[in-house]
Amino acid sequence: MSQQGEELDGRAREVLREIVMQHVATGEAISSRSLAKCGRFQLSPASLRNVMADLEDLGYLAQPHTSAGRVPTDRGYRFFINYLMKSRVLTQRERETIDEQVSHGTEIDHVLHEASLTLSRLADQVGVVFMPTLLQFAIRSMDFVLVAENKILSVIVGTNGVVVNKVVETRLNFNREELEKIGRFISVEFFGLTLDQIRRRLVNMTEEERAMQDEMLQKTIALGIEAVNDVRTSENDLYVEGAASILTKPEFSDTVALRKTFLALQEKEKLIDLLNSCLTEEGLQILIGSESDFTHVHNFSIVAKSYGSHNAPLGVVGIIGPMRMEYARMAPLVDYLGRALSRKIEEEEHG
Amino acid sequence: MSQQGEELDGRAREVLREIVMQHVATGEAISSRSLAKCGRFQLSPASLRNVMADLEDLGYLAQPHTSAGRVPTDRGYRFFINYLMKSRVLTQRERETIDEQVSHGTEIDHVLHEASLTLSRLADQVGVVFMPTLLQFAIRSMDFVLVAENKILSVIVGTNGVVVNKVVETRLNFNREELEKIGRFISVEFFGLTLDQIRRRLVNMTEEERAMQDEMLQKTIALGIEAVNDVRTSENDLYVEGAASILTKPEFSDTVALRKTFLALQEKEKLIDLLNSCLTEEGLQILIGSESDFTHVHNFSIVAKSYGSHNAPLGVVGIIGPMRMEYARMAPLVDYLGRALSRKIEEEEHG
DNA sequence: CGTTGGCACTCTTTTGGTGAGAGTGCCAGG
DNA sequence: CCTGGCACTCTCACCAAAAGAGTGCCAACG
Repeated sequence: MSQQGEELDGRAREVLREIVMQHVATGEAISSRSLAKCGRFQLSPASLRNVMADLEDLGYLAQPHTSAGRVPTDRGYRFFINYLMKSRVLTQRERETIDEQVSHGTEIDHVLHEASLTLSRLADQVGVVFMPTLLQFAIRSMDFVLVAENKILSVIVGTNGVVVNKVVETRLNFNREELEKIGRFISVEFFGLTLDQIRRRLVNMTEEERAMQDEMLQKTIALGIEAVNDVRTSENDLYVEGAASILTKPEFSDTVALRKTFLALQEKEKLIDLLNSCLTEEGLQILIGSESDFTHVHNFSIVAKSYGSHNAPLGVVGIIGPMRMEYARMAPLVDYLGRALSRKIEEEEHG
Repeated sequence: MSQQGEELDGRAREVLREIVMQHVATGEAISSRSLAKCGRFQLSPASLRNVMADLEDLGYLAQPHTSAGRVPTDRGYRFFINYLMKSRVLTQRERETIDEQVSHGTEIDHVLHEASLTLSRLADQVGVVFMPTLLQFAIRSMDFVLVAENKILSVIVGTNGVVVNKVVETRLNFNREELEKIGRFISVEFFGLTLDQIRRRLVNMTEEERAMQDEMLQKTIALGIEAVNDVRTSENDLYVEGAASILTKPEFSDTVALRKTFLALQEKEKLIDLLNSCLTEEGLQILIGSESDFTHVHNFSIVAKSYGSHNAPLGVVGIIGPMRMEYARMAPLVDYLGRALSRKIEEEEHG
């Protein structure tokens, strides 16, 4: 296959583009007649039929049935996105909505959740925001607050400004001074390490401690291990919002398809796998239908972008929708939101 | 209307009960023949038809069309629930599932969210859990943790064991000792007051402070006001889970009805209004179809119960589903979950 | 040689009609 | 008061016919 997708001459490219655009707009199969009517070609339906037949032979178009118009295939969409699409510029309002929403909150969880809602509304698709386990991120400090007898709130601040907290129950008794001392100790000792590394160190220290018989150290280790255990389990870190938007899409007017789709969106593990694979990628990613296992089975497409600070991606934000979606609008939307989130996070980090 | 619903004689009551039960089980209109076949009546279809015609005249039954069987009306369901229903005893498994889930977590937000999921799964309906603004609840203590320059995490513990935290950004500079002092001051001074009361007191103090020119007090007031402002906005306090369950209900096989229903479930304000009105009620509440504005429009029913500690309700837990639901099973489920949550919360409070 | 009008062909969708089935209401007789 | 019988109504499934949409191919044209 030629590198620039040059196996298509100019006219064929224009026809493919027009078909994709019309199909995205109407949701219906496109006939040679409606192409002729659009006025962009000085050709008769018969001539356009020839071009369309060629495009079908090359695998860019398909016919639902003999006497129907043509519909783009996965390959057709892929070609469109790679070579034909002109991304729409976001409207003032779209940009403002995103900026406003992102700059609004301070707690990252909340901001991300809102982001998925905003994205869903702007795109009129399902919005997803994924934030993988924090175990791989470095901490800046750790504090402990006595909440009740035997109940302690641990507050972990990441170097990227993320704040996580968790209530720890313990048999041991701590007073405020001890807690403060422990927090200071851990913050100094483990600055810059990931939760995972910290846990391992603490476990190692258990051994050493046996010899030393230092009560304070013992308490520190016990509390520390509890605090880093199970932080942010897989339940909390995937927001899927706006599922109702797919109800208005004609491709899901069939109840059976609808049901399957909804159940698929509930299978968070599969989704997490998919989004995880988007995590390391730099730019905007678009996966169409058969291009990944998950989207293949359910005939989705996904437009995704990772966000985070310079050195390390923190998570993925994206849109899930039917293959037939306005990629030219979705792409800049997701891209812009991803950048806005990244900017926000870097501000937190350095500010 | 007679108080005990005695306008119906024994036979009519039995017929109504049987019709409701069969209809709930099958989802179809019930004919005189299928009633005769069930064996509980020693009557011919023709006789049952007479009884059914009477029940229809009284508004307990309705016919979808002339040559169809009968279906219970709102009034029919209401009568069934008030006078005829025998609540099913929960299975061992159901009780275990609820107990386990409720006793599991420590953070109340998380527990409540899980509760809505559990309820949805057990009931195979939409589960809702509502927790209104915390402004009306009393605090036990308040702590502040320095998260970053100009960024402070406030931790508020309610007398009911609820832990809320919020990141506050401020122009003022605080060091750890100051924060601890402020926390201790507020905890002691405002113990048992509601956030709302605290805010008002702090605002009042602003005036007094002008005269005194005490820098520390000034900082305390500024930080305190920030901390109690906007705690738990209306966004976070309603969990609606298991919307996919309605996809399997035959009454929503029509795509249009489905769409309307989903959109209705997204209108959280309306739902919150409704649940708020359930908050003050003591026992289990069941609202059927036309009995409330919201359920009327969308032809829902709702089974709800408030939970909380002895003196004050904290929130509402419930099920939303089609009018045709197994009330005899839903009622004890919701009731049991509500009690379990209340027990949990009281434990936190006293433990 | 690319383009075009014409035409036969295919497949889907709509329409109308018919018959079976389900259920009721009512009546007359037990 | 109960019950069998019967006429009536409404729905649903099925089928056939017709309409509509679109293609493929061919022959003619510039």
